[in-house]
This record gives sequence, C-alpha cells and structure tokens, in this order.
Amino acid sequence: MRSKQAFESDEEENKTRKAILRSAERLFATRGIEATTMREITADAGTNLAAVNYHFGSKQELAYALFDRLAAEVCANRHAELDQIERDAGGKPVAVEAIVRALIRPYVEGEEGRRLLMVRLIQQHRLEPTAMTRRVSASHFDPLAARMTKMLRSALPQLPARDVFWRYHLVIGAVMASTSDVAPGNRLSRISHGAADSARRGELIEQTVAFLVGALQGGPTPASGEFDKPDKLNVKTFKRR
Amino acid sequence: MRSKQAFESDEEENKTRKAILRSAERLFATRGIEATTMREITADAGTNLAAVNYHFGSKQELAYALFDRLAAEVCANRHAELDQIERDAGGKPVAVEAIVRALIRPYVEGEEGRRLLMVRLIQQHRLEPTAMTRRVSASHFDPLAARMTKMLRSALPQLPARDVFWRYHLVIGAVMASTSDVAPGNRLSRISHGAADSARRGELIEQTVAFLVGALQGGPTPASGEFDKPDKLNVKTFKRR
DNA sequence: GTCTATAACACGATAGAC
DNA sequence: GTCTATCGTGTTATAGAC
Repeated sequence: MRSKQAFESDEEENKTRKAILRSAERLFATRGIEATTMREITADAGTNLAAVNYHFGSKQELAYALFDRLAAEVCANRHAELDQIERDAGGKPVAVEAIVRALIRPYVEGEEGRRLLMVRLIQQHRLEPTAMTRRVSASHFDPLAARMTKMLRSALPQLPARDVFWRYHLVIGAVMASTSDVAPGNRLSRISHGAADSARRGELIEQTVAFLVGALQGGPTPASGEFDKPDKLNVKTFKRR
Repeated sequence: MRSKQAFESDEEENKTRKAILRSAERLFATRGIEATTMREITADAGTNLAAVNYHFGSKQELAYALFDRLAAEVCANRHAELDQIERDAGGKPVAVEAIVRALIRPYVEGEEGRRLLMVRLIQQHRLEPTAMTRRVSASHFDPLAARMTKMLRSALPQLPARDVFWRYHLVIGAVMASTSDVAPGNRLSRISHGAADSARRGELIEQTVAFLVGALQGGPTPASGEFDKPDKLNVKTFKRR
C-alpha cells in the first residue's frame, strides 16, 4: 500500500504526512525522541493521533523517516563539496585536509537541534540496527563512505586499504563526538576550565580538522600478525574489583 | 533518607537493592534499557515491582546507579594502568602510546554487553545531561580526564594546553565509536567489504592506538584568530535542498 | 525502615465507523 | 484517508503490612 511507505518520493506527498514530519522534527530536535509523545506531535500538526500510525506505522518509524530526510540532506551537501574540491584539484589527488573539511562543514553548518537529532539517530542505529536504519545507512552513508575512502586512498597511497577504512570509521566517531557536546556547561569546556569550548564553531572546526588530519596522515598501523590473541597484548592486565 | 540515595557506599547495601542492580545490569546489557521493563527486572530479582521505585526512584535512576558502578570500575582500571606506566617511566614523561593504551584497554577488555551499556549511558549523558549523570561524570570521568590531560601535556610539550584538551575530548569520541560498532554485520566490515572488522579485538586495539597516536602527535592547531566568524571559513558554502 | 499490593495514570497502538 | 473510541501495557504513587 502506497501510503504506508516511509521512504517514498517527496513529490506526491500527503499534506497530513508533511505536517506530521514537520512537527515531529521540531519536537524531536528540541525535546528528544522519547520525551516527545505522539499526542504532542499530532496536536502540533493539527491532525489526529491515529494519523501517525497510519502514515508511518509507529513512532519509531516516524523517527526513521526523519532520519532518512536528514541523512539525505547532509550527504547531498557533502557530495556537493566533494564535487567542488575535485574540480579544484583538476584530476590530481585531493588533499586530506580538504576531504576532512567536506565531511565536517555540512555537519556543523546545519541548525543545532537537527544535528543533535541526527546524531541521536545515528547512535541508535549503531547500538541497535533495524531494517529501516540499515536502509538509511545503505542508501546515504555507505555511498558517501565509498567515495570518501576512495579519495583518501588516493591522498594516502602509502596506507594499506584496511588502515584507510579503519581511520575513516574512527574519523566519523570523532566528528559525532565533537559535534554532540554542545549543551551549556559542556564537557570540553569543563575539563579545560574554559580554555577550550566546542560551542565556538570556528574553534570546533579547526581543532577537529587538525586532529583528523594528524590521525589520517600517521604512518601505517603496525600489523602484529597476532590479532585476536588476547595474551599478545603489549601491556599486562590489571585485576578488576 | 538513606535508602533513597542511589550512590551510597557498597558496604551496608541492602539485599533487595543488590538483587535489583544485578538483574537490571544483566537485562539492560543484553536487551537494552528501553526494551527492558521494570516488571522483568523485579521478576528476575525476585522482588516486587514497587521496590525499584522505593530504592532508586525510577527506572532511569536505576540505570544511572548502574552507570555509577560501571564508570567507577573502568576508571579504576585505567588509573591502575596509569600508575603502572608511570612507575615504569620512573619520573620521565610517559609516551603518548602508553597513555592511549591505558585508555583503551580497560574499555575493550570488559564484557561486551556491559561495555555497550556504558557507551549507551555515556551517550545519553552527552545528549541530555541530568543531575545524576553529571554527578557520575564529575566523580569518575573528570578526575581521569584531569590526570590524562596532564600526562599528555608532559608527553606533548610543544602543544598548547587548549589543543591537548581538544584532542583528549576527540580521542574519547573515537574510542566510544570504535567500541560501539560491534553488532554482527557492523558498519566497518561492511564499508570495507570485510577488509577491516571491529569485532576482531586485537585489530581494534592496534588500529585505534595508531589512529589516536597520530592525531595526538600532529602539530599544533593553527590559530585562525578569526574564530566564530562564520564567513571566515576556508571553503565556500553550498546550497541545501 | 523495608517492602508489598494495588490503583491511577499515560503511553503507543489498533479496530472499525465514516 | 481521517477520526473516535478503546485496548493492552508500562510507569508511578500510595496506603499500609511486616
């Protein structure tokens, strides 16, 4: 049934459906997903409680429909920036720093509530993947990952492919962490006694870029050849209480 | 009232309370917090539904009591490992790599379900800090952060203090990301077509260590002097849809 | 002080009339 | 496609037993 599909094209989208998406995005972003009730959403959207279930199936699937929209938008912006730097490079490998900036900027630029909503949805997906979140990841993030890792391999020819994949993966984690610690009295400003502050956007970008460029440009990871042998670890273990 | 306190000492701890904590930790770790009902917890603990409310106040506060225990344990292990490497260094600055290993190993070593529970609780705290999560962070993670950033400043004398705080912060984010992507069919093995896999523990440790050492040892972050002027960003912006 | 039984409440979901 | 009414379930509050 057409109307039950959460990921259909925007074109012939239903009015009620649109209103729900709009209200849900605003409320989820400001109060969090769990703290927002379907009754609040439907009241705000000027529709009936049952409409959410009819159009999306459940509250969680409504959240994932938003995930799809947010992911599509940020990935489109990243692709556009990658297109631009590839044009600027004119066939030569693109610099690592430019790639990193293309990853961070479209993320940091957006409105904060929406970004935090997306971070929360990504984390939900990482901790408990579902069919729908896998679909979002596969259709938006995975193609971007393929493109970026390919570009990074050209920029870092001395690194084995495996190291590049690992570092891309860790880069994403650091970006999410750096951009999700923005609440007043955030941790970074607390542990640094105000010397550093992730609420200052320019500082956030430059520090994150420098960190990631250093991480990516480090030498190849030493292959121990003894992976998965716990006793081969370099440091001896300590008892737990 | 004594019995209402969630963070009292273990010593004179109540039997029912202990049973609830034990059952909740196991159920939260295997099924997730939200998916676990208070009826399941109390049934497993062999007590009454209302006992949770009596001892902890709410389901969420029960989760935070577990957060306190888990954070205390992992931080104690990290401090023990830092003690060891400081003894080994005999007064000289400790190598960056040793510090990084002391951060990662106690984390990766523990049982997976408990680690994922802690990751989830940390993420909850980052996204929506509450009085109780702030208390956990302040009593366990902040002292560790103070010690580790101090050691890193000795190991990296050329770096301004601000850069060290920033990098420590980003390090934590990357560690959490690398250790929370362990579900079967995890993202890393998918985007790398099996070349990399965070489920292989030794690989996870060595790749993460190399990444973080590179990131920490990079040169100082260029100070733009133009922080917080959006238009000063180096790359021009792209339209959003 | 510790815990139980139970009731009140709010939530997401759904069946079925329109 | 929309709406009302209602269901089942999970959380919270409270009175009072031990």
